Amino acid sequence: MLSLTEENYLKAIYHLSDGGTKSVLTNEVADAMSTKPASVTDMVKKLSAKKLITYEKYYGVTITKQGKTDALTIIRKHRLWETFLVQTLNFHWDQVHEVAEQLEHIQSPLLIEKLDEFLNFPIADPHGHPIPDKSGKIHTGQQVPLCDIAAKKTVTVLAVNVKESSSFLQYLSKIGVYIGARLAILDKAEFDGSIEIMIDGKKKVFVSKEASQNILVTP
Amino acid sequence: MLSLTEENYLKAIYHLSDGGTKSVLTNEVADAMSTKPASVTDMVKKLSAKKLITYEKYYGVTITKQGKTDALTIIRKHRLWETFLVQTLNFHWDQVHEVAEQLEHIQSPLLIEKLDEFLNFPIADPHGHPIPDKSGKIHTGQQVPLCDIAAKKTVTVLAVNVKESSSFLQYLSKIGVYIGARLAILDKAEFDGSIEIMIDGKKKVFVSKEASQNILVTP
DNA sequence: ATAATTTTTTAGACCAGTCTAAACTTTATA
DNA sequence: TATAAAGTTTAGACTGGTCTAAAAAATTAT
Ligand SMILES: [Mn+2]
Ligand SMILES: [Mn+2]
Ligand SMILES: [Mn+2]
Ligand SMILES: [Mn+2]
Repeated sequence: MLSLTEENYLKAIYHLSDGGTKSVLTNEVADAMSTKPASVTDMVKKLSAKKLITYEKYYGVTITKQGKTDALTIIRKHRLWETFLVQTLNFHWDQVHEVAEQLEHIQSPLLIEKLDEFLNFPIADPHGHPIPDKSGKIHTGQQVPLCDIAAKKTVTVLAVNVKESSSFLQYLSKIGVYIGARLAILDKAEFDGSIEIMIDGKKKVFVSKEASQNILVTP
Repeated sequence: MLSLTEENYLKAIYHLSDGGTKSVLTNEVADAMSTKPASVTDMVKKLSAKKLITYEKYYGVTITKQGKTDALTIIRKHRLWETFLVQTLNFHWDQVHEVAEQLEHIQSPLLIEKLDEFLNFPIADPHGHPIPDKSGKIHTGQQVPLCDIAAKKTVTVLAVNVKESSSFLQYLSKIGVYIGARLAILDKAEFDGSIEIMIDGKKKVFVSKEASQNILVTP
């Protein structure tokens, strides 16, 4: 049984390690968690005592098999709750993250099973992020940033990179981009990387390179 | 902003004081919270510093106007979540309390408003307990224990007294008692207070005095 | 290769919440 | 009304999570 704080650290380490594929440094965790390095050192000792990560002094931490499993359970809960909030309670996609940060810590396997069933076993959350299934498996198709798509091609929006800022999501809603939208790349400006796109064959807009890097689409 | 622990103490004090109508002793709180009296003394000092209760050394605590409001908000959330779990996710009424104990602490006024709306503004939870409205108002009709009903009368089940034990709820389900059931009192045994009842005109069962004291019905 | 800089860890402190043991106040009993 | 019993508070300690300041290790620059 993990404390709320331990769960949050473990999840942060999972994300920072790209799903357990690379090791993570103390300062990275401190940044991500908005705590001080000294606090991270204390916590990684605890998590490593619980065999959820391996900790090598001065060289950072690596997530273990068990740690990955536990992290995926938390992520699964987070994304199922976000899906519930949008699909069932009609939240906007920029309103759900904070609440899901709380809901993800509710301890009740039965609740998550029933929620999953009620939502009809969704495979992606409102931001297009994959929802791990009960066994922790993630099935994602290929996703590429919009900035990498050649001119004249038409693609479908699969997901958005959303760190902490809901303002990016609000911006996307405003210009008409949503998960599932069809985007035709009309023109690409070489000098600043900005792109002109047509959304659903109806609306023509410009997006900056910054934005197009964070919109993930079909290859 | 109250901590999870402060919320739990405040709710316990509200319930022990019968909705703020009487004062509550240290040991009663300690019993209800499964903590030691010394811990209660510490906490009531904190809650009284926050003006949620008034604390008179050696004579117990009384809940304030603000304390009542805050307690009712928590109770509202608890009961809305229990309603959600039963109505929407098909939990049994004996499975919801523990989960609602966690969910009641989620901080998001918007979530509660939307949940309330989604559930169509229910006025009672799965155990028949009234759900305070957004302003904290409770509207309950008159409820009397089944043991006080005269023989030959027929009544409707309005609520059940459920402390911590889900076993009483399981027992009620087993014999066929539920919120809304019609009970005809066939016979009352004077010597032990047990009652013979007919449920929905179909099933004849005996219930002990103990049980009949905890089934609340129309007068 | 040594020095300067950055990163990380340790040491010691603090807060919230809990406990036990001892002191104190109130209530019950004789 | 004095004494015993019960209830309550205080004092001091502990855990989990956090911090700052100082020490130690690793990295980078000279
Ligand atoms: Mn999120
Ligand atoms: Mn979290
Ligand atoms: Mn309950
Ligand atoms: Mn609670």
